[in-house]
Amino acid sequence: MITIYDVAAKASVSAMTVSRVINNTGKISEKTKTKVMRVMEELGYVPNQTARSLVLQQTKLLFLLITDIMNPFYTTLARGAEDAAKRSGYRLLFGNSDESIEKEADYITTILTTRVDGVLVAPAGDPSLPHLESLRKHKVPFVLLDREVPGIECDIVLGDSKEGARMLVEHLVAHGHRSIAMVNGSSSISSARLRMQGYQEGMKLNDLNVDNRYVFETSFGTMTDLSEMEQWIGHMDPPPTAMIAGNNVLAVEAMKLLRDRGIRVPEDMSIVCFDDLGPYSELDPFLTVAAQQAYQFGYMGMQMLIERIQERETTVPWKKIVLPADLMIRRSVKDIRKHS
Amino acid sequence: MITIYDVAAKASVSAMTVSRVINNTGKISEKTKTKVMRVMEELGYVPNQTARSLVLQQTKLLFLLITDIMNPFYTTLARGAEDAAKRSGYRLLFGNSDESIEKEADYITTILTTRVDGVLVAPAGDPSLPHLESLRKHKVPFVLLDREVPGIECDIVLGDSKEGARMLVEHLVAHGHRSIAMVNGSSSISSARLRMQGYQEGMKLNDLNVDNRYVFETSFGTMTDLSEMEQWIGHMDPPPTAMIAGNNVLAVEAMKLLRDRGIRVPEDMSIVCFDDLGPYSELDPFLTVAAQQAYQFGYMGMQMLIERIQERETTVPWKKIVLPADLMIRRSVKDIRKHS
DNA sequence: TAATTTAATGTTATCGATAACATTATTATA
DNA sequence: TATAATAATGTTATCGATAACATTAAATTA
Repeated sequence: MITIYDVAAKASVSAMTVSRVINNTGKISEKTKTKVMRVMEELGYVPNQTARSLVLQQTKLLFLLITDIMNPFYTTLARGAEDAAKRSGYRLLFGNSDESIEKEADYITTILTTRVDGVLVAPAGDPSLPHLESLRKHKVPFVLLDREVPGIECDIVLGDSKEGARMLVEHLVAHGHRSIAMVNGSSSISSARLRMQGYQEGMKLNDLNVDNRYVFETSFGTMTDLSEMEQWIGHMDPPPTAMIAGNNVLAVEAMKLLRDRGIRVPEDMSIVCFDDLGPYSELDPFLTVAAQQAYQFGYMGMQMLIERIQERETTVPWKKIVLPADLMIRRSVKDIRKHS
Repeated sequence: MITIYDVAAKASVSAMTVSRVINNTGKISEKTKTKVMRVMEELGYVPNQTARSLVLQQTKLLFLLITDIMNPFYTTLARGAEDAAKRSGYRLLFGNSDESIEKEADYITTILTTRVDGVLVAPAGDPSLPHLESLRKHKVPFVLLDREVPGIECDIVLGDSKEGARMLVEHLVAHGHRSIAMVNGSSSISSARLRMQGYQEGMKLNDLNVDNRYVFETSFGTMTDLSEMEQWIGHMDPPPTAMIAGNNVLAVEAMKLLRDRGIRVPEDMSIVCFDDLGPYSELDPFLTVAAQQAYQFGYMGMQMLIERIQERETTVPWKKIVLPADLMIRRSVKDIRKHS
C-alpha cells in the first residue's frame, strides 16, 4: 500500500510537507506543491482515513439506524439523510434493526467500536432506552427520528402523530363512517401510542365510541407473521366500514388479508393510513394517507446531528422538530353518506 | 475516552494483557482475566476499532454500493447482503449512487480512503469501468451485482436477463399479443442490453417484427424525468396491446403515465416487467413480473466477496453466478386470444 | 550589509491498539 | 534441589497520519 512516506520519499520532502499539501494547510511553495501533487498522482496515493481518524479523533463517519429498510418511509428518509450528510462532507454508515431490540443492540456495539462521530436513530421502541443511555455515556451525539423514548432527553425529529390520526378519523367521519377500526404497531413505540390517542380522541370528538374489538396491535415491520391479524380481521362482527392503519406496511398487509377474504377496497372497506407508499402510491387502491415528510425527517435530523457535533457549547438546549402530516386524499375511502 | 491503557492501569497489568483478554489470545491466568474483565465492565471500556484497524490492516468493514435505494429489488438485495455480512462478523457500509456515474465516483473515493476490506457493487453502467479499475489497482476485492462491465474480469452475480425477457415475450404472445412495446433502461447497462436482446429474440422466434417506434430507452432509476417517456407513450400509433418494462420502476411509471391518459391496465394495455415489487406486489394491477431473487443476489454476492477476502490464493478463477428469473403470473396481462 | 521578519520545510511525539520479542513466575522433570 | 520446560506477563516497535514545536531559507527592513 502506498503511504504518505512513499510519496514523501519520491518527492524528496518530509511526510509533513505532503500532509500539508493534502490538507492545504500551512505554507508551501508552489513548486513543491506541484511536485508533491504530481508524485501523488503518479503513485496513485490515497490517504489512509483510518490513520487520520486515529490522530484526529474523528472519523467523519455518521451512522443512520433505521427499523425497516423495506419501508419507503425509511428509504426516503435515508435519501434525505444521505444528501444532508454529503453536503457537510460526512460519510454515512447504515444499519437496519428490523424493529428488533436485539439487532439494535448489535448495531449499538458496532457504533461504539467504530467511533462514528454521530448517530441518527429511529429507535425500535421504549426498550431502546439502555442503548441510548449507552450512546450518551460514551458521548456519541445522537438525534432520534420518528419516535420518542421516555427517559432520555435529546434532539429529535417527530411527526405529528396524534393530530395526523385525528385528521384521518375526521376524513372518514366526513364520508359517513362511524364504525372505524384501527390496526396499529406496538404500544411500546411512542408514535404508535400517539396515533392510538389521536384515533381515540378523534372518535370521542365525533361522539363515536371506541370498541376494543376494533383495535388490534401488532408490529410495524415488513415480513411479520400475519396469522393473528388475519384472525382479527375475520372476527370483527359486525365488520367496521373503515379501517385506519398505523403505518403504510400495515395498510398494505391488511389489504392483502381483506382481499384474501373477498373484501374489496374501497367498495366493502375503506382504508387510510399513516405514511405514504413512495413510488407505489400510484398503485390501486390509491391509498388515502396521512403522508409524513419522510425526506425531511432524514434531512433535518441529519442537519441537527451535524450542528450538534460541531457545537462547542454543550449548553445549547435540546431541539425538537415536529413535522405535520399531510392528508393525501386518493381513492381508498368510500363515501357512504346518505345524500339528501 | 477510556483506552486500553486506562483499563491496564486500573487492573495493574500491561496493555498487552488487556489486549489478550479482549481477543482471547495467548495464555492468561483465570485470575487476571476475571480482574481485567471486571475493570473493563466498570469503566465501560469499548475497544477503538480505528486503532485496531490501523495495526491489523483490516477494518472488518464491507461496502455495498447500490444504484437505487428506493427500488425494492435493491433494498431486498441489501437485506440479503446484510445478513450474510453479519454471519461472518463483518459490518456493512452502504451507499446509493442513484444510477449516476458521478455519485458513484464519490463513493469510490470514500471506499478507497475508508480502507474497507471489500466491496459489493451494482455498477451504474459500462462507464463504471475506471472505477472498478481503480478498486483493482488498490487491491480492494469486489464483487459485481446485477450488471457486467466490459473490460473487467471479476466475481459476479447476475440474473438471466436475456432468458427472462424472452419468457416475458412468450407469456404475452401466449395471451394473443403480437404488438409488444419495450421501455428499457440505458443501453450502457449490461442487464438492459440483454433484456433488449431477449425481447428481440423472443419477438423473432414468434415471427413478430420489432418496430423501433415501440422501443424506448430511458433510466432505470426512481425520480427520473418522465416527460420524454410521456411523449413516447402518447405517440405510438397504433398503440401496442402490451408493454414490457425493463424493470419494476419503469413499469410503475409507465402505468402512471398510461393512467393519466385514461388507458387502463390490463383492460386497454397489458404490462409485464423485470423485478418484483417487494411488499407492493399486492397492489392492483397485480403486475405479472419476471421476479429476480433479489435477496439471493445480496446474500450470494456477499458470500463470494467474503470468500475472496479470506482467500490466500490469488489464483482461484473468477466466479460467475447466474440466477434464473421466475415468472410470477398475476393480473396485468389481458388474454386477447380469439377463443375457438 | 546586518538584523529581523516571515516563509518554507523538517523532527519528534502522539493517537490506541497489537505483533514480535523479552522477561519473569511457576511447574515439571531429572 | 537444580534445571529445564512452560505459563504468564511485560516492553518495544509499529501501523499512517497530523499537531506542535524546531529549524532553515528567503525576503524585508533598518
